[in-house]
Amino acid sequence: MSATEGVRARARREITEAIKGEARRQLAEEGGAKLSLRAVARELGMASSAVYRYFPSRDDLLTALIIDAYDSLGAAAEGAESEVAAASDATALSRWIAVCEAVRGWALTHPHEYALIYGTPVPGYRAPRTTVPAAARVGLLLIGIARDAHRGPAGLSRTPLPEGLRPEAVRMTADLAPDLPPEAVVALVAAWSELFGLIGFEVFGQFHQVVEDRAAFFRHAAARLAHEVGIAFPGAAPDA
Amino acid sequence: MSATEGVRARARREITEAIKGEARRQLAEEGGAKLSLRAVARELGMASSAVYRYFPSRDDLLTALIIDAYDSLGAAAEGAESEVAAASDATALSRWIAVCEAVRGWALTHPHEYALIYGTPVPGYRAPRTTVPAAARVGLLLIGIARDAHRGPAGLSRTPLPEGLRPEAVRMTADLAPDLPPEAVVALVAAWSELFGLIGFEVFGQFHQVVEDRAAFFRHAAARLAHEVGIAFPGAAPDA
DNA sequence: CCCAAGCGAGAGCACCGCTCTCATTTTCCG
DNA sequence: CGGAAAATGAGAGCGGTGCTCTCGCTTGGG
Repeated sequence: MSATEGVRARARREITEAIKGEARRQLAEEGGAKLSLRAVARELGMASSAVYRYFPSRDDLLTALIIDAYDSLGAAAEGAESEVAAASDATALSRWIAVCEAVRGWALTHPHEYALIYGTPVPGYRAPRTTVPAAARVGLLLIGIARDAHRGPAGLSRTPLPEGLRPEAVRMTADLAPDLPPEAVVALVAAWSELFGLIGFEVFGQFHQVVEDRAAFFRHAAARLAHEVGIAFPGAAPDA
Repeated sequence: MSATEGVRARARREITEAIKGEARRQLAEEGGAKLSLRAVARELGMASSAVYRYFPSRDDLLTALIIDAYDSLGAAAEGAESEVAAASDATALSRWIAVCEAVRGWALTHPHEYALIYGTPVPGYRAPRTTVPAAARVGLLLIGIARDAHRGPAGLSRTPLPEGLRPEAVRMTADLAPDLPPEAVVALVAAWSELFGLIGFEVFGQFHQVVEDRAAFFRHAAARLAHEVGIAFPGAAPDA
């Protein structure tokens, strides 16, 4: 463990990163389905077999890109949230909407990477344990905002739960946010998945010739999701 | 144009159907990404080149399967709706939930076909005009239920629209359901996409270790979506 | 210093989508 | 009815893919 950390170790990190970089480039151009290990190697001027020293298979390369994408999305969301939170007039609602719009913005900017993480799972079924922390970042952000709103004067969701859902709601609450009321946790998880329904439909073109002013539509829908969770500021309209 | 419609025309229809059937089989086993024209041909005992007489390319085969999937889903939803609607105690809410649960049930039964139509678009970007009518069936069903609720005594969504969204809301209303209030149309489109957010997260495993009693959770979420659209029956709880 | 481990390159396997040619069969029309 | 035209199937072949294996070269640790 010398100061240089070894010439080879350094080279390995750099080449690994170069492969991912080139793969990301091809991903952005053609989409995950067309990503070719050989093409990446060709572009990097190395034999295709050499790439296998760094990624055991094409799917492992994809998995690495998936983790990076989750992290990139998470960072974008967290950055937007903390920026809004720093403002003096920050509210739980404004922070919620900031996160939603950051996720949407990232998805529209990186559609193929979005497809990789929230579209069809690439092979049969794959979600290596390693992706879990990165994947959870957006969800945790939303939970945090709900928690702050819950601590505030306005409280949270009031929609009562049906009897049949109560045990599950209690279980989910214990797992995700023990300090929140079960009604809010259920609403939060629903809003979380619904958020990606809105974004997915936009990214995958389902809103084509249905919704035109998608930014305004999304902002409204995001505000309504916040309202569903019970995030609102005392006595004001649901939108900005 | 004899009574038999020609031996060849009949054979063509049958072989086309056989190819789609075998392709659907492989789709269910391995997913759309791995669907191989050669494998289909091999399984059917014909030369791979012969398949091209029926489908000009692999993507065209996929497109045919996509249209069939949309139709299969649409039929399932319509069947469930009309069955519930025939009951004497049918309400707009019960019909709404029936459609939502039918879509969910179909998606869970046909995950790969669901992925084909609501997951990542398979090639670069593809949505031939021919898929539009089939794709619209579920949306039209939901609009129809909202319309009936609107005609009923309870009315529909009351959430006011922000100023910025009003022009778009009016435009959407003119396109989709001129007889409904714009507030309801906006809520309807949002609920439509959010519905597929819920289902997509479940089918693609995002609820893994988050939601366990997914049927109960979904039923509740679907009821809340109905409530958001303004579909409810006079003076009752939001759930069944 | 020397040997094991890491690494790159090349050849090769089996598969893929797709094209082209050629023989056979069915259909249509004079 | 018979011959031209169209539809169909088989086979070979092209360029591409993921992946494996072997062979030399380089690097690093004992």
